Amino acid sequence: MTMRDRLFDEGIQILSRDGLAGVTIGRLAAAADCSKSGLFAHFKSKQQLQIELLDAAAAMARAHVVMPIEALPSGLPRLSELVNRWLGWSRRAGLAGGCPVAAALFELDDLDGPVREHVMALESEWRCLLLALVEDAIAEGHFWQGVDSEQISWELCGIYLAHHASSRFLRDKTAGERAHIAVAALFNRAAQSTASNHIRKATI
Amino acid sequence: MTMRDRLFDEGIQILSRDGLAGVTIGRLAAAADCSKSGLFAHFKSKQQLQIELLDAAAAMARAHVVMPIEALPSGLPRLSELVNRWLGWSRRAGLAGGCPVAAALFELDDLDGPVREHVMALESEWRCLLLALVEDAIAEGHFWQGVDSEQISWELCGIYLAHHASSRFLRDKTAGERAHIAVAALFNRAAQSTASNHIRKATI
DNA sequence: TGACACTTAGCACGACCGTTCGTATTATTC
DNA sequence: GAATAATACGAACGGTCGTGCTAAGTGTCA
Repeated sequence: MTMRDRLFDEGIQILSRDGLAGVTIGRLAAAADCSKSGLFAHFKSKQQLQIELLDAAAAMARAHVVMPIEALPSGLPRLSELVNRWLGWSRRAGLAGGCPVAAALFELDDLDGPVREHVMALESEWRCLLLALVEDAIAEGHFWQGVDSEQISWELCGIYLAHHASSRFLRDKTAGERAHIAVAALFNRAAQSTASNHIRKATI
Repeated sequence: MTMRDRLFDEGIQILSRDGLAGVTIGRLAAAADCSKSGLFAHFKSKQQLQIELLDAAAAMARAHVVMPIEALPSGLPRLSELVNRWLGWSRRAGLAGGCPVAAALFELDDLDGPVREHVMALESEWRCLLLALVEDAIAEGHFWQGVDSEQISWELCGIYLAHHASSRFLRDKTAGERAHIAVAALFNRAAQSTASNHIRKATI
């Protein structure tokens, strides 16, 4: 295993456990057992390092979540399996902590710069994929025609974040079950032509 | 205005904008226009400072979200108004950034210590309040008797997190509308005796 | 064998980190 | 008016931060 591979491996672990702020040059160099300057030869700056690590994490997610579902039948089967693989993917991918992108959303919400823009691109790409799968489910007739696909994918993201907070911070063992119930209820709503799916003004 | 007040004011703003990691002794001292050692006389350690600032933020949330709804009729009216005030409370309370507690959930998920335990206590207290209001709505007959109150409050937290990420990171103007639609759909589901509310095993 | 790229280490830099110390100013109490 | 407590200050500590510069391997090809 080359030095660069070891830097990526250790870097993603630290990123997952301690977030972007935890990935410091000194710590990563010590974890990968090399000097700070040796590390610095690979990544020209700390921002570059952060961006490349986030990309590597996103590639892991793609390999564990997206690639395995591409052969499945379009529509609800594919979407359901994606969500199943999405929830808690980081643990199954061998990461010590949680999803680095989700954590970055809350870490960089008010801190502008190239890293934030990069996370924005990753997150947008993901939400586009989610939206496309929901629209496939509509096209296949698994969801009601008039359903608001952006609303459904938005709420899926909410369930994912609730699962992250519940399982990782609160360390609630029932988080997986709660998330699956919420997803089932959401899909059930999307399959029916209820008023909830196209109201524009909340009635509460 | 006393020095201590200024330290709290500036501290909560930094905490809201840049998270716990952004609240550094030097930065806060500069923002409040005092020396580092002068600041240190008020808070015996950095952890103490972090904990007191989180408490102050929680107190702000209580004043802006919880206190105003206590006089409202029990059940759905009180719960609905609480959720309305909860979503985006930090901006209305005058904070420059987002909800500090929500951000701390993702920042400290794998970092043990007294600060994490304090955030855990604040979050647990909040979820208990949410749960109690949902159960009031059941008792008042606004929600179906057999509804899983913990599931409903869990999903409410998900909508809150989605709203945070959507409005603060993605800076999506429609976040408020999306959240209200999701809440209305959730309350609608809770009001009906559908299967979605008590399935124990997801059907997906 | 020697020249050449590439990788890594060693070292030093200025800046900021949390923290402690001694001290000067100010307010309160006897 | 003197003693005491509270408050804020400047200076300094040992560390770590991100970032450069220089030099020493290391393998490839002529």
